[in-house]
Amino acid sequence: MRISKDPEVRKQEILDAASRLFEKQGIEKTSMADVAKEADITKGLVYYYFKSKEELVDEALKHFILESELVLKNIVQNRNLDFFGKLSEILKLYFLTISKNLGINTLAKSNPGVYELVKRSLCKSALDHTGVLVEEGVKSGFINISHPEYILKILIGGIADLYSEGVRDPDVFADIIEQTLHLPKDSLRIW
Amino acid sequence: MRISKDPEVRKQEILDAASRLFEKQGIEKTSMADVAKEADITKGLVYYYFKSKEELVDEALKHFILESELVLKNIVQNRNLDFFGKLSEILKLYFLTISKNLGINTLAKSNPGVYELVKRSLCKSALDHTGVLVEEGVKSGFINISHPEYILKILIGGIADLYSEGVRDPDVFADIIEQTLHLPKDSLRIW
Amino acid sequence: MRISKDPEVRKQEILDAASRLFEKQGIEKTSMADVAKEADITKGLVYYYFKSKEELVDEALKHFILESELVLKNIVQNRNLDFFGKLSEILKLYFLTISKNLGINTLAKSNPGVYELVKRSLCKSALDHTGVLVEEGVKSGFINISHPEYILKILIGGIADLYSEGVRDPDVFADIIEQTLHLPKDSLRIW
Amino acid sequence: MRISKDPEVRKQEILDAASRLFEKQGIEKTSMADVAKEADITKGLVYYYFKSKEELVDEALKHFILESELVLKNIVQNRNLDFFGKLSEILKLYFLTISKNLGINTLAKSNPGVYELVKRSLCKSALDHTGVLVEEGVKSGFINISHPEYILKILIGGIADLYSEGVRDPDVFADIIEQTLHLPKDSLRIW
DNA sequence: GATGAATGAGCATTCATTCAT
DNA sequence: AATGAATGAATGCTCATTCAT
Repeated sequence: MRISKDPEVRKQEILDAASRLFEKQGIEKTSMADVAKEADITKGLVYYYFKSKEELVDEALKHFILESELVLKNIVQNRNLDFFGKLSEILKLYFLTISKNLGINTLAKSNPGVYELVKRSLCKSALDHTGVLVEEGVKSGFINISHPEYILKILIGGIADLYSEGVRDPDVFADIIEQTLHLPKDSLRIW
Repeated sequence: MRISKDPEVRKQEILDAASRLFEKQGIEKTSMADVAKEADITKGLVYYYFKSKEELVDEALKHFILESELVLKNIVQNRNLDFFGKLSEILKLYFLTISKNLGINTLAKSNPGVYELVKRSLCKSALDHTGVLVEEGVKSGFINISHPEYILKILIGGIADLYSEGVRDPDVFADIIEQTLHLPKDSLRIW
Repeated sequence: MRISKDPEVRKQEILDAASRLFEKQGIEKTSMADVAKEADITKGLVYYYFKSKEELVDEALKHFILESELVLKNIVQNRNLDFFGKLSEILKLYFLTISKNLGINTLAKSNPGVYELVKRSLCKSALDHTGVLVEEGVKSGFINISHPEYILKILIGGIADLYSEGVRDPDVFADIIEQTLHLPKDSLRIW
Repeated sequence: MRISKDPEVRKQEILDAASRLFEKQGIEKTSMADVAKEADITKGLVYYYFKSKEELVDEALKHFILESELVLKNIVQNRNLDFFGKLSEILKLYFLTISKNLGINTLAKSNPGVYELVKRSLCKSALDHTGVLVEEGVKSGFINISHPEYILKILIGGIADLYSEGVRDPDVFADIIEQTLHLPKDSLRIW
């Protein structure tokens, strides 16, 4: 049966279907036929909206970032939060996104690649925003170490890895961040 | 034309050819036919030495780690090195291996998966050995932070990532490690 | 050049092509590529209609039986035929099917397996229907031997074998059946 | 390690190994490598003795017959046995061979072909010898039916089938043979 | 006689992509 | 916009066979 939909809606449905499958089975192991079936349409239509699998993959991965982009921006620009408050908020959001996107499945040995791609997107986004914040922190003297941008990068990526390996205690993470960035104990309130 | 070779040699050639291709194009995108062609033999012979692609992949990846395993052990047990000396040596070796195995190519967007797999192997090996050392460091009071094992993990993985993104200055790395583990400035001599 | 056909038709064409080849070369020696070529389509399309070779084989073999299933049922239930009439009709149909499906080719030494499979299908179907009839014959006293079901089984299979080895005279078959089932001479009229 | 053996012995060993595997897994599913491994030699040596798989298959199948050929000949020519005695002896031998060669495995759906080939060999041999006997029986008036050779053929084949389907009672078989050949009740003593 | 490394053709199956309707 | 039949290239894998030693 032929169901016409608003192009925007259709495209979004396909993107969602693809994202779901990529996360569950990995990108390479997800075929265009799989995507079509998941979206309950035909392969032909997938190709009507995306001219190749590569394009579909690219657009689907973009999503992982864009979702939180807006929220992040708001946090950083929020004048009601001080440095530690902002950092806490960003990390909170970061954890939320991680826990949503880096589930056990994504990590399976049979599924390398997606984890990495997703993580890379996630981290890039997180870094862009914390980066600004850290700069601020350095200027205002809250952060007092050399190469803070690198350390931050390491932290952001490492935290994602730790999380995906099962470490879930927020206090542990707060503790780690405070120590590595040489922040006062208990300055971060992640949960 | 038929060229017979010593099985050891042949097997190594195949392993080398495979590693080369895995690094260049990624594991999934490297077919057994590709490997055969690269090794200048027939597919059949590849299967004569490795009974499946999975086995070939496993053995090829093993290489990235095993090479340094022995050396690492020696460092840790070396009574002529103090704590900082040992940590320096291990990190030196770690960098060497990274710089040999995690080149720019490995990171190519078209090549997720290998980087991650190799990195995971590498880090696991590094962690096993530094882990023991850090424990030692904690006991003897050189290291004085909470969750040192997680921080070390984050460091080890993050350093590989930083390197693969182009950061190559040894002083930067030494600096980062000293700060995050709260070690005295200039206690590590990586180069 | 791209020729689209009604799926029903296409599927039947593939089934026909496959049956032809199975009969000529045997199942194991017929590749999916052979089938595609015989049907003048691509391998991919064969898989579009049958999800594996096994499924194709199964469906192709089904054909040998199902064709006559309906007719057989009608014969057995036909009130206008007496016991000998029915048996004669069933055997007639059986011969027809045999002569259509168990040609000389099927028996070729290079082709074991198909003959047996087809024969097994054929015999099973014939047995199901003659079985009921024979039971009837036993009850009404037309058949008066011990182990009639085994003898019938032997007969049904044996007849197929004899036929496939070149014996074609209907009188011979009628004679054999009459004697082994201990029926009155000339009670069966096969042709 | 290199073990030289008498060529005759070696060839026989290979033949035995092959027969074992053909019976267990079917001909098509037995590779030359399997045969070599089962015979504990290398593939090359199999090819030294048999120039192709086809030749190996042919010779292996011949075996199923030859084994009993000699015994059969002796029975038929034994002047101490009367007609029924000889027929009984032959059938006894036939059952023995069947029970040895047509086991459950041979019948497996995944293994059509071997069963048929073996059965065909077996039956041919049985027929050759019972044929002579039946001719004798006809001449001396013990057998009094038309087409006895065809009926015998059907019987011989059918009995093998019944056996392989699980019917094992010797009395049943004796009964069937007596009835179909119109021999006096209890004239055959198979066991 | 015997070994086992090497070949090459073939096989079932998958999948991204195209295109007539 | 949407369908789904059709394509064709690739993929992992098997195996009979050869041949230098």
